[in-house]
Amino acid sequence: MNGYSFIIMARKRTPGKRDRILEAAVKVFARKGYFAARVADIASQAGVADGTIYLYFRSKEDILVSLFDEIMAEHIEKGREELAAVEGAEARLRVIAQHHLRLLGGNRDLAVVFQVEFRQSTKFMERFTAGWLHDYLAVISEVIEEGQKDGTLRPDLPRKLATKAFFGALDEMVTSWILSAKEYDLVSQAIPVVELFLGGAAAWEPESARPALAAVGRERG
Amino acid sequence: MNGYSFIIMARKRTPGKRDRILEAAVKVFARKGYFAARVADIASQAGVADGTIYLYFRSKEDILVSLFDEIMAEHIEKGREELAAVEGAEARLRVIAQHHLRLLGGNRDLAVVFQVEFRQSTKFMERFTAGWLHDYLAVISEVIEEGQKDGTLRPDLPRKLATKAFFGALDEMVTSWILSAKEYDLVSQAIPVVELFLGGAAAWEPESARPALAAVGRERG
Amino acid sequence: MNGYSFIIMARKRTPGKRDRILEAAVKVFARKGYFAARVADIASQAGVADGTIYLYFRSKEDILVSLFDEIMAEHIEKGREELAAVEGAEARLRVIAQHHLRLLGGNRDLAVVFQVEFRQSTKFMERFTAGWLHDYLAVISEVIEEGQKDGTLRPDLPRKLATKAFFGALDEMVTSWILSAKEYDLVSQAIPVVELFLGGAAAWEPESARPALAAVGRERG
Amino acid sequence: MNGYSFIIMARKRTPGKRDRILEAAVKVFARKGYFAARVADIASQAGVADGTIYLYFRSKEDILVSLFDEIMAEHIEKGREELAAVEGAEARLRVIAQHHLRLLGGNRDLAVVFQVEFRQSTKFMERFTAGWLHDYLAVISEVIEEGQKDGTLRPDLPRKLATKAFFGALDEMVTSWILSAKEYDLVSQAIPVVELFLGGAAAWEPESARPALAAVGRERG
DNA sequence: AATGAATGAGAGTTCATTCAT
DNA sequence: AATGAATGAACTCTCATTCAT
Repeated sequence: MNGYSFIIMARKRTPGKRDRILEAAVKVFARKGYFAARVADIASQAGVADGTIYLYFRSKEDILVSLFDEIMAEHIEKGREELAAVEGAEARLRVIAQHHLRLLGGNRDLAVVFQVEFRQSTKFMERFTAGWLHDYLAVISEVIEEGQKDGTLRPDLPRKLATKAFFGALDEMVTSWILSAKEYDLVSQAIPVVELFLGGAAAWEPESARPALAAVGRERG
Repeated sequence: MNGYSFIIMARKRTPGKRDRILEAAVKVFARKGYFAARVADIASQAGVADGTIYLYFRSKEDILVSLFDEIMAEHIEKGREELAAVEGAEARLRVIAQHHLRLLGGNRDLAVVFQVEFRQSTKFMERFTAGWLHDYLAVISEVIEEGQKDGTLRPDLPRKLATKAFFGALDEMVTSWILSAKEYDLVSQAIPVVELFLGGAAAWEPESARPALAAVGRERG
Repeated sequence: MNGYSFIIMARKRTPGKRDRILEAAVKVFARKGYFAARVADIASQAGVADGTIYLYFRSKEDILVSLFDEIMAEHIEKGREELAAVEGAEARLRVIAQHHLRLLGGNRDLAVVFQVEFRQSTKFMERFTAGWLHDYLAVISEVIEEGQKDGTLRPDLPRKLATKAFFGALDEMVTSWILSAKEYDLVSQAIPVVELFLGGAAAWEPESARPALAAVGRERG
Repeated sequence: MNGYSFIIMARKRTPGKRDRILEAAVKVFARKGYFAARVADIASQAGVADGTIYLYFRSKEDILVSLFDEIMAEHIEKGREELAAVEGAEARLRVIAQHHLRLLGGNRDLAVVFQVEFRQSTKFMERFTAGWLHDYLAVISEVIEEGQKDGTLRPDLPRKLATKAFFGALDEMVTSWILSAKEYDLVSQAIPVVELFLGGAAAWEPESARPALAAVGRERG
């Protein structure tokens, strides 16, 4: 035994290696699609050996799910913080829209994974819905409810439907942006989307009453 | 009739077999997902031999694409007919929403294929966008333009954004319905979605002016 | 029943249809190779339906074997006739060489099938050797034996080896011709091949004795 | 040795595994034929998993081609060395013949692959001809030319035709040996083949002049 | 912790052959 | 006799995962 033997110890998990793998996975999934992406592609993009992936993730699917979970956890947490900083439904819807479009508009690969790759099977989708999407919609729904309580939003608004319509509009902005050949700023669509959601598309005759919204049956929402 | 008429014709390609395969594919894709679905599953669901599939389709992918193309072609054609039968942007948006939700709300498997399976890779998505989605959005956009011209819709509405918001709202109704454990009528959401789109979510003070919509930059959308 | 009903009777095997299929098979086998050739290719080249092939042949392999058998039978029969018309080993070897090169040199597709496709597995090769090739070599061997008896050919010639060398030389002329990009007359090589076989390649010193041929062990030959 | 040496190297590609696969392929191709041979047969013969084959070869075809290329490269290289060690066309032709028959006469499976399996389609044949066969014939041709220059071989010999006749004779010795049910020594045929090639088959009258060889037209040769 | 060679299950597709018409 | 739609066995190659080093 020489004096240096104490140096030799089990190497610790290199910090940051897990993140490098996740970053590599975003790139590879976005470019090739989840199914066509090979674990070996991700490994080589991350600069690690194939087997190393399995020291950090249980399976290829686990990479995708972890990716989603970790980004969503951070996104929702930060969103709640930002939300707490402003007052009123209108401002809060604006915060949500901007936050949503900023997250995805800032990284096209990530947006592709979120909009396309993650939705490739009901298996993932169900997990998505049961989990984060439910939380996400709950945040929107709370803001709408708050707006109805303080009189900012119409009391006759079918809340769940409005929540989905708002989310659906944002979601489509992102999908459309991804698939567009043109480069344009996604975040700048946040304000118009909120304004359209709030004010509606109809031309507005001051003297005429706006018709009441139809009641929606016991839908799931 | 000449004397040779008894020379029996060789068996003709069974009519309807192609459709049986497509129907089987909808079921199988919806239940297992496109990638997990095996061609053999579709064959057995359709009651034909594996090889028979390839008499009607070039590949597994061709089944999915044909499925989509054929249903969309019919859907859009019928939609245009219904649209021609009514007047005014409001009524027309209602027709579009009802038509959209009726198509998918009437067949959950088909809806799953359209909302989930068909969007599993940018490859399909691009085909989808470049093709039918573009046509579909064009129909909505024309109706909105028409509404702006006849004064029904706000002239300051960013048309492309509004088109996407409207489509996104409908799309989310369907996705949400698919993933819901509950059974509810999707078509009944058509009217409320249109009313929300037209009237907006904001409570409405007759005496106050509704704020102008923000201009959106040169975006593609 | 009308007066023409007597015309209607089971169609006879169209004469010549079998030959059309064989001709088609030569073309298709030569162009695509036996394994890559599809029965459907042969059928369409022959202008018949796939199933019709099986009225005339038991299997794809049967087509290849029949092709070979029928052409060889005719070739050998004609060869024997021509052989009977001339006298002497030298003349007869010339007849054989010309006959061989004329058969294959006149139809490149046929030559390809004979030189390449038919030899693609020991299964075919064994059939070939056990059958026609054996007969063919026997003819050559007889001519050589005859030449030795009448003093035209060297008595110390190892007969089997010489037979194979003669056949091998002709065979290589054909293979080489097939694979050549250039067009040239194959039959014109008959005379030089025979002369080389008879006279040898060595320069010849009248005063020196030509060395005796080494004895070859009990080979199969 | 430093303290890190215990960090064990990842397993290296087992040396010799590639060769084991090639040896297995020779056996399997020879026994079943190239097309009938399944990759799984080769794998199990080599004692590796199916997938392992594809770590060393791109495809089944690549196995056959590599087999051929590698053996021919070595064969031709060794042949050139042996050739350089002797003087004179006659001795050199003997070296070529012995070398040729020794290579194939020493391994019946290999001979089968070379004589039969490798020639199963014009695709392979063309590769064969364009490549190694061309080189091989060039070696023979050079020896013949040399013999003509130094007066050992007849100056009126059509060189290309003689080259092909010599190769064809050797080739037929091998094919015949493969297909023979009897076991006999192939190499012992080298000397007689060369002697026949040099001296010819005709009986020889000292007083009579040997006839001149006929000229051969512009053949490819 | 890291490696990457090895594994082997799995599936899309082809095509010789059959047989109802 | 002729057709050609239908069959289904067969096979190459891929790639997620394992594990000896």
